[in-house]
Amino acid sequence: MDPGRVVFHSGLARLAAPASGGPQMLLFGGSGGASSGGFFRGVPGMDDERVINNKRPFFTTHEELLEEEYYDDQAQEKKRRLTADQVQMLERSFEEENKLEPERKTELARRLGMAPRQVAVWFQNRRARWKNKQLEQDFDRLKAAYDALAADHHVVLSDNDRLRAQVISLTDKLEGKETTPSAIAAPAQEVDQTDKHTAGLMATRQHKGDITGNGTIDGGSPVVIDAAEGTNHSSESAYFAGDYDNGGFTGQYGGGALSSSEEDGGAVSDEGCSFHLPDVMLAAGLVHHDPEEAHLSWNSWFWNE
DNA sequence: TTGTGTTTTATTGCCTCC
DNA sequence: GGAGGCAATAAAACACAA
Repeated sequence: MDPGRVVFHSGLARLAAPASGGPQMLLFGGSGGASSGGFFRGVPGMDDERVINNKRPFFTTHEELLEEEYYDDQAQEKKRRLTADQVQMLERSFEEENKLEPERKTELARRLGMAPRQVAVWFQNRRARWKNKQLEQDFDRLKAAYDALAADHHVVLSDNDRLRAQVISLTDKLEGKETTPSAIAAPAQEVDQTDKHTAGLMATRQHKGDITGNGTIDGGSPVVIDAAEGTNHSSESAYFAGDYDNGGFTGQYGGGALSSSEEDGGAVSDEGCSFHLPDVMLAAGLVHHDPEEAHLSWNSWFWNE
C-alpha cells in the first residue's frame, strides 16, 4: 500500500500507514463528510479529533461506528461488500438513471449509510460492467449475423459450382447439337429438366454479358442468385458481388439486374438458398435509417441503441 | 484445505467540460 | 483549476473444483 494512500471504509476514510509500518490513521468521513471527486486529496495530516489510531472493517453503519467493538485492536483491515439491500437500492437507482447527479448521490448515500464517494464509485463500476455487457451482447449479435451469412454464403458457393458445371455440360451439348443434327430433339427435354439455376445463370449471361465463352464468370467471383420466383424465370437475375476474405464481408447485392428482389423488398431467393438482407440485419438487431434503401446496402445498418 | 478464477470495491491517472 | 467521467489496475472477497 502506498504511503499516504487513502482507503475508504463505510462512512469513513482511512489514511494508510506509511511504508515504515507506523500507526494507521483513521479518518471518520461520516455520511456526506467528504466531497466527491478527489476525495480527501490534499488533506494529508488532517488534524482532526476524529482521526484515531486503529483499523476497522469497511461498510459499517454510522451507528456501528459508535460501537466499541469496531475499535477492537484485533479487527482486520478488510474490504467489505455492500449488503444485499444496499446493492438492490443502488441497482434500482441505476436503472432509473445511470449517471449520478450530486443531489441524488448525497441522498442515496444518506439513505444507505454510505459515503457519497462510495456511491459514486459504485455507479462508476456499475457503468463499466454495463458497458462490458453491452459489448458482449453486440459481439454475440454480430457473430450470429455473421454465422447466418456465412452459412448462406457456403450454400451459394456450392450452388455456384454446380451451376458452372451445368453450364459447361449444356454448352458442350449445344455445341454437339450444332454439329450433330440427330441430337436436336433431345435438349428441349433436358432444358426443361435442368433446374432453374441454369436458366437464371444463362439469363444473367444474356443480361450482363459477364460470362465468358468457356462458362467462367468475369469480374472477380460474382455469385449468381436467381431473383425470379417459381419456375418461370425472367431474363433478369440478381447478382451478389462481394468480397469474403478473412472472415469478413463487404459489398452489396442488387445492382441493375435486380428486379423482383426490389419488389420483394430485398428478397433474393435461390433453390436451396434463401437470403433476405433486411431480415438478417433486423434479426441481428440492427436498424436502417432509410427503410426504402434497407435492402440495397450493407453499409448503412447500425445498432439500435 | 488449498489453489485458482471471478467478482466487487476502491484507487490512480488522464481527459473533458465548465 | 476544480469536478466528474473513464480506463486501467490493485486487492479483498467470493465461488468452486480437486
